Formats: sequence, structure tokens, C-alpha cells
Amino acid sequence: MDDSAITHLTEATREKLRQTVAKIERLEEEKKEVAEQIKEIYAEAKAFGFDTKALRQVIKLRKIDKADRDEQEMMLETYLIALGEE
Amino acid sequence: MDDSAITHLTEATREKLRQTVAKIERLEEEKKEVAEQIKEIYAEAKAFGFDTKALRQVIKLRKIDKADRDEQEMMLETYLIALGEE
Amino acid sequence: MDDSAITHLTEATREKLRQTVAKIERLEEEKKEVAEQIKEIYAEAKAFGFDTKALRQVIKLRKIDKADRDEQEMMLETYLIALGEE
Amino acid sequence: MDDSAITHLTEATREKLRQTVAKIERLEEEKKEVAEQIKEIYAEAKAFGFDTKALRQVIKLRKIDKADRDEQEMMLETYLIALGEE
DNA sequence: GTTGATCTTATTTCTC
DNA sequence: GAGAAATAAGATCAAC
Repeated sequence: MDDSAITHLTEATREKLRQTVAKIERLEEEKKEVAEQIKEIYAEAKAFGFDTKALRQVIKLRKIDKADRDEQEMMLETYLIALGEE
Repeated sequence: MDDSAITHLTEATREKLRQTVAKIERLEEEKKEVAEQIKEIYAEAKAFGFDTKALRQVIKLRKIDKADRDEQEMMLETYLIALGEE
Repeated sequence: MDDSAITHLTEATREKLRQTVAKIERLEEEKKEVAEQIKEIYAEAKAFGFDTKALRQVIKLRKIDKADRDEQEMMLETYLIALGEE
Repeated sequence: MDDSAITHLTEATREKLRQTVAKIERLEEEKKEVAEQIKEIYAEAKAFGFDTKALRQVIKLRKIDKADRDEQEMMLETYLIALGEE
């Protein structure tokens, strides 16, 4: 960050900026960690013998379903059965 | 994933599948929440008067800088080994 | 894309489609050739005794540096406008 | 590039290294340009009224086909007809 | 309402 | 062949 560029910001504004950047970077770090945990789950599932491509499809279908349950009834039923839920 | 493929999973395997799906969905929920928090920070910053486009650039630049710094740490050593010399 | 959808395209449109597909395929072929040339350069470098892993890092670092420089050019100006100051 | 790190390379080797890096960077630039040209073709096709999603599928199918012609005969016939080729 | 930007997912590619 | 990285594709959302 180039000091000369922000010299004429008030100290309060500069402080606000610093905090904002810090918060965003911390949250992005968190997000990254969660994303890595998800990858780990998929890796474990694969090691266990699941087809991760199919697994991803299931997740996606269930996600669509949550938003759109009414229009997708047949599909819903299909994958609920697939997951062994009745 | 088709019905016939699933039907003869053992109950243990089906249980494992259920747990895997549940874990992934929970983590994706977490990730989504963090993403929303990030959006909120940007919204607040905008309300405060910051230019969010520029703010995003700052974040991005700092990320590049960090990658750059990390890489440069490895680099002196690497160059020597790397360029065919010891 | 289904048959019935295509059948009643005009000949002019079909010709346009053919040309479009041909152009894309030619360009993808070109891209593939260039990628192969890059691989060859790395292979030659390796044969010459260079450590290709390090070479790749050099290329990558220079790319980051370039992105960094480009971004920094925009940055002074951007910061000022950006951070809510004129 | 840190001079002190490569000082003890012979001038010939350094020159070779420079040329290698330059060649790779030039080729990567070329590759990038070709990729941009492909994007342009898709943009033009879209402006013309083609469904780019379908277009991408056609390209993909034809690519698979090239590698795998025998196993894909019915599919092949379908999209050859679709493209108006007999 | 359409382009543009961002973010995420998916596929491919490369290396080990 | 498996894991990581690069590239491409698709989806989403804001801005003009």
C-alpha cells in the first residue's frame, strides 16, 4: 500500500480501511479453509470407494431441490431413493 | 446414479453415504455464510464511502504480493539448484 | 441440438454454422500446437541440463511480477479515487 | 531475476536461459491470443443468434468423435446431420 | 435488459 | 494413477 497515495485520508478513515481489509482477509482465509475441508471429504469418499462425480451430482440436485422443491418432484423422489431416504 | 446401482448397497455403505452428504452440506452451508459475511463487509464499506471496486483491487493486489513474497523466499535457493548448478 | 431444430435453418444459416465450427476447430488446433511447442521447449531445456521445475517457477514468478506491475500502475490513481477521496 | 544467484553460470548458459524463457513467454502469449480469438468467435456466433451452449456441445462431440469414432457412430451421425453435413 | 464482473464448478493438464 | 494446478464453463449478480 502506497503511503503517499493515502496520506491525505484522515487517520480515522485510514483506520477504517485497515480494519475493513483485515476483516475481509480473515473471512477469505476462513472460506478457504472450509473449501479445503470440503475437498477432504470428497477425497475420503473417493478413498472409500464412492464415485465422487456422482456424489457431486447428488449434492447439486439436493441443492436445486431445496430452492425448487415443487417443480422437481419426480427428480426429488429419484435421488431421495438413491440416497436411501424414504 | 441410478436406482439399480444403489439398491444393493449395504446398509453400512448407505449410512456412510448419508453421513458424507450431510458433512458436505454442512460445510457448504458454512462456506456460504462466510461468503455472505464478506459481501456484508463490502456493503458496509460502500455505505461508508469506499469504492468497493478499488477495495477489491487492494485485496487482490495484497494477495498477489503475498504469493510473490512466498515465492521469492523459495527462489534464491531454487534458482541455484534449478538452473543446473549446485 | 436436435434434428428438428436444425432442419429448418436456412441454407445461409447452415453455411454460417459450418464456418463457425470450422474456425473454432482450426483455432483450437492452433492452440494445441502452441501448447505442444511449449512442451518441446521445456523438453529441450531439460535435455540441456536445466531444472524444468525451477524454470516453470521462473516463468510463473515473472508472470506474477508482471501482473503486479500492471496492477500497481493502475493503483495510485485507483487508490485515490477509490478510497472515497478525490 | 537475482543476479547474484546466477553470477556463476557461464555467459553461454545464461544466454541459453534467457532465450529459453523468452521463447516460452512468447509462446504463452500466442496461446493466450488464440484463446481470445476463440472467445471472439463464440461472441460473434452469439450475436448472430446461435446458441453458444449448443455450439460448444457440437465442438466437444466432434472432438470426442475424432479420438473415438468407432464407438460413437450413432451420436456421430446425429450431429453430422445437425451440422448439415451428409 | 444486456453487458460486464465475480464467483464457483468442472474438466483438463501436468507432474510425481 | 493420484494429486495438484491451470483452464474453461456456467451461474449469479450488479451496473448502465
